Amino acid sequence: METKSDSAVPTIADVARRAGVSTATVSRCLNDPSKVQPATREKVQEAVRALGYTPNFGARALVAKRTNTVGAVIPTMDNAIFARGLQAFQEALHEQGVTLLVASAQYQPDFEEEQIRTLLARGADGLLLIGYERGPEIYAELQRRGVATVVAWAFDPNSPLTSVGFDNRKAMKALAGAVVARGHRHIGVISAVTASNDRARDRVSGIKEVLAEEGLPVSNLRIIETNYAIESGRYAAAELLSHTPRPTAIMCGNDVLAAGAIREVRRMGYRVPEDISVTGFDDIELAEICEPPLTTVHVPHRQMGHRAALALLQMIREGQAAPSIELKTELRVRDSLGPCPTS
Amino acid sequence: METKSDSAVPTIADVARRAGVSTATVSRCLNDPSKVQPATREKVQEAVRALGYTPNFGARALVAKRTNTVGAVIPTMDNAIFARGLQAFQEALHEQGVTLLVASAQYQPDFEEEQIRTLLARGADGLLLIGYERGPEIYAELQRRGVATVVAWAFDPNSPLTSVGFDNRKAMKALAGAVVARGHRHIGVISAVTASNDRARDRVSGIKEVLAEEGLPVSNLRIIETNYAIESGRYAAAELLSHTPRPTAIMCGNDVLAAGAIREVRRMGYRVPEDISVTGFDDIELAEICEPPLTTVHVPHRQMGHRAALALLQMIREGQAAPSIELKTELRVRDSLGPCPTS
DNA sequence: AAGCAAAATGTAAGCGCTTACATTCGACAC
DNA sequence: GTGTCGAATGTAAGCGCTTACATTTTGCTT
Repeated sequence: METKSDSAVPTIADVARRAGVSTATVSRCLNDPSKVQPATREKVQEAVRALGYTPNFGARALVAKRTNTVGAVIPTMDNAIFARGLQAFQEALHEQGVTLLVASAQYQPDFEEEQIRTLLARGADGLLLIGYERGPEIYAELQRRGVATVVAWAFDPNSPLTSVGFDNRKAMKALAGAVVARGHRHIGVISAVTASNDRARDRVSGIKEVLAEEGLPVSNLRIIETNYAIESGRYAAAELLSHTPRPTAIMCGNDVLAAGAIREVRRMGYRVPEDISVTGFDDIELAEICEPPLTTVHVPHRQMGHRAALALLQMIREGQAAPSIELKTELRVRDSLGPCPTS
Repeated sequence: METKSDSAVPTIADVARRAGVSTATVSRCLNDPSKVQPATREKVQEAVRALGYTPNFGARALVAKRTNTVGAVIPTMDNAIFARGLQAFQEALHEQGVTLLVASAQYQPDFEEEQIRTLLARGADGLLLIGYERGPEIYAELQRRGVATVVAWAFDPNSPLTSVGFDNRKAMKALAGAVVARGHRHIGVISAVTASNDRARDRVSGIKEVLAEEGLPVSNLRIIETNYAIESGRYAAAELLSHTPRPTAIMCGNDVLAAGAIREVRRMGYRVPEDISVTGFDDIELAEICEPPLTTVHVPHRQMGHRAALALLQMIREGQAAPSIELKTELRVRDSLGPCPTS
């Protein structure tokens, strides 16, 4: 024998009844306390507490058209690549009373689309997306719904979309420059799958450009595409080193792959960097505990997350696009990169 | 000059109008197509497509009381500890058409509570929580709302809550046994902060129990609590090694701390494991690329995530608690653990 | 003490959807 | 042709909330 009032989830009407006021007053109390008399406020708050009332989010969103929620769709949660940036993003949002919902798309375009729609249907006021590349229908949909959107982890001044990120190509060019400057001529590349991943593609083309500028044939590059995982880095490294001429440097699309690569290179009996140099990208914590520590591109993850949040909040509030922000990356030269061995 | 029909987000009424049917038919078409004539279905689907209609989630949840959504609140997204398990969890849910929402609580009880409430307000049908320890009000609230809940990453046969996990104490005892068996008598421990973290606490007490069983004084243990980060592992290791008598083994609360510890131990000029042994917990990918590879406790993360999902779905569907599942952990003895140096 | 504007509160209309119930339709038996 | 019945569709009532508007109360001024 359950009575409506004590078993079910309390509604605003229950609170109103208990406090002896109307539902409107309760609502005001919750949304803008300054609009109600302190004495009334007290009564309502007590009722809320006693009942353990939480406003039904769906109902609220239905009428208010504002959810104070933003969504982020990231390619993967499997490793720490996005962790730090997302963390900063969330912190900045939370400070403003906005909740972050995270969904992982597992590097699958279809799945990403599905996740975006899920977030939209849930009424996300804004969206954080990684990289530019996705179908035009999605962008059309976002625009039609007037959902504020920020692209991170990439930067393209020519895109109409607001982005807070860095130029992947430029960043990788700087690193590749450092590798080539040390005399390396045969370079193995372990990249993420470049189909539908503009960041991975930009990084690879950064390397190619450097080679071209140095007058080196692109055939000196051996590229393997694989998914982002330590294990994959190991396999790919083993594969690269089995070819002739053997590369003297292995450049990886991120630190995770590089960590695997270093491990495998050493397991095969080569020294790093005396025999083979290895580089990463991202400069996550992992880079520093590699043996030897990884030469990589430092990405200002926290700053990126923080500024992306501010840009997004601004867009939501003002209802119009904010300017894109280009962040600077930095070379971090550590022991995993050395001069090309003289053969 | 925007017309209602083309600029705004389409509603079920727009679809109904365009298809020349009632909203009820559209709804049926979406929720149970078999209830609708194929010809009608066709018309509706075409209208849906043309309008780019997506049902408003809030409205649907408001009336249907079912969201096909489950939430997971994890302590951190900063490292990969929960990544693999969560991945498997999500995969299993997705297979059944259920969406996963993830929130991070950053190891802060208050924040966790807030995140849980957020998920509840959003109508999550079920919840995945990590570890048992949290305030009783939360549990009361969950019960009152009838939200299916599964606790993972821990296992306690005496708890009324359904859990899918492993016995942290037992697992750590096995590892500590292996350490003690190799002659180590002075052991440094780097643990997560144990306040409001039952898993960390259980692991530490596992170590203590082994010492007690071996008749060794607990004072042989030097314990440092810190947050889960590679850097923290480094600092803690440096601190531990500065004491006399210097521990010959450092047992860490997880692989992330251990990775930092190994790095620091070697940086200080000690050899691992000849001078100092180091152990971890979790057996994430990181463990294998440490130098030397980490001796650790293997946790069946994917299996845990998968079975947690099944248990949760079952609970949601049947409306009653499912039996808890204890998963077995395994010792992974790798090179970071060696015999105690004879001094 | 009366009058009035401002502040506080109440009333009630929907937001977009599902679903119980009512209605219409068509196929079939007679 | 009529009657019957199940299938297909429509009608309309809310779900829990916010908010425009109406009403009451409060605190002043005169």
